[in-house]
Amino acid sequence: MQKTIKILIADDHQIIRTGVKLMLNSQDKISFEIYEVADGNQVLKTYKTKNIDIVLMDINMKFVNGITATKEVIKYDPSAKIIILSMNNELHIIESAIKAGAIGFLLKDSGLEELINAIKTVYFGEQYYSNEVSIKLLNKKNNIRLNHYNQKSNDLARITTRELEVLSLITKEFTNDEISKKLIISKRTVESHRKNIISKFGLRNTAGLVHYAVKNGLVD
Amino acid sequence: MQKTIKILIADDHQIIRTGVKLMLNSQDKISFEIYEVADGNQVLKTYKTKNIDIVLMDINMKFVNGITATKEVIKYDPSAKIIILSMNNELHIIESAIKAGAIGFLLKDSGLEELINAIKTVYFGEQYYSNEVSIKLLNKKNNIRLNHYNQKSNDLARITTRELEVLSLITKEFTNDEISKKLIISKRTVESHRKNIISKFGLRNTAGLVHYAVKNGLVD
DNA sequence: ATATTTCTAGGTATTAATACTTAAATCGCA
DNA sequence: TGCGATTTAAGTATTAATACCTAGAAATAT
Repeated sequence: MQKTIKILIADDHQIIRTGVKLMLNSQDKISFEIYEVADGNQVLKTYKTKNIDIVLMDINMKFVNGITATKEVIKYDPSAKIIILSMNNELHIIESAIKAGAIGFLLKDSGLEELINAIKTVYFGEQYYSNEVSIKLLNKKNNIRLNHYNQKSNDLARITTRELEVLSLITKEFTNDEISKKLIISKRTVESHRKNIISKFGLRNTAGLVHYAVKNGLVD
Repeated sequence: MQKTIKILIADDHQIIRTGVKLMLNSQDKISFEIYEVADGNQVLKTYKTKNIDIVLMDINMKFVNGITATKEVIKYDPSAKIIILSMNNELHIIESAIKAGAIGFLLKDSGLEELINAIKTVYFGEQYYSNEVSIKLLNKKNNIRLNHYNQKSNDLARITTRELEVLSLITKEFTNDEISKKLIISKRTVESHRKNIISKFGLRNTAGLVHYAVKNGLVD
């Protein structure tokens, strides 16, 4: 008997869910049993109850994003096979996803073949990254080797939890003063955080910061 | 003999193009001849040479966006049938699309049935808006009727060409002073524009403005 | 156990943005 | 041709953000 792979598609765009589903069913070598959820907050529940083999996860979902959902699933099952299906090829996102426990990463430009390839690969516990992603990761490694004496420039592009918290409030139109009251810290601390985030992404001001943050899925 | 509908899918995500293609081919009542382009700058050329019946157009594309591409096609063929396939349900985008000449508007949550429905409807020159869109437009009309004496609050959500120009530079991290030099106008004028945009979208500050602008596809 | 990162926060000064008002020149449509 | 919308711009004041700096406490990692 043929093996059936249980796939969970987590994406808030129905058109993508349907598209991916049809892509999977369009080839007859593997048979799939497909489940869908529209938000990250439903991923873990479905993963548990349906005994999912592979999760295809979008990054930008309305309530709980793909990175958070990935962390949740990995916490429950460290051997879970999660492939990120991202519209975004920023190194930062890729790193976050991998750190969260994702085993594969596909970009918007991936086609049917690559999707099937990725599924086959991760099914057996191997990693799969689409070409562009591999190149980015490779470049990063080379840079680290080249700039070993001056590693800062690379590591800077990692935002901390607290910084993300501040960033999120900035995009929600709160001022430093308001944020300080919300987080019960000094206004100067908030200023520090804002300054540090701006500088670690190589930006000039808050306008650029918000633009970068939205474009790279750091905030909703 | 069965009629074949020539469809052009304009979207920079291959996964969506493939998905939509499979969605269309998955039903056998209508036969489709499907063409794909990955950016708005290729739409008009393909429309002309392939004699396209219906364009399925994404809003956010890398170089030339869907609104601009729509305008180009409509200029060439005012009876062109363009359906916007948007990830975004902001009234502002919907209005721009309709103003540009789009005859249909589908949201991210549209499924296969609705897609087919929309195609059938616009093929015969009728308009098709997904439910959510219709409701938004209806609400807007009612508001206009209700607030006829005070129409400003509604019309405010329309950004002007110059304002968009300023907005774009703001998201690119330029200060009012730098923008004024670029556009060869007074810094005070730029301040006016910035202030007006913020107020017409009901926002508080530049951070919120940039967030809104990116989220609603006003800027790249 | 110690090194590193993260979170915290202050001083001092400058620059940028915002709030409120007013208004003229120009453009586009009816 | 005239009305409405857009683009332009300034006065005055206040608030917010940014640019430098330094640095201790707390949490994490090695």
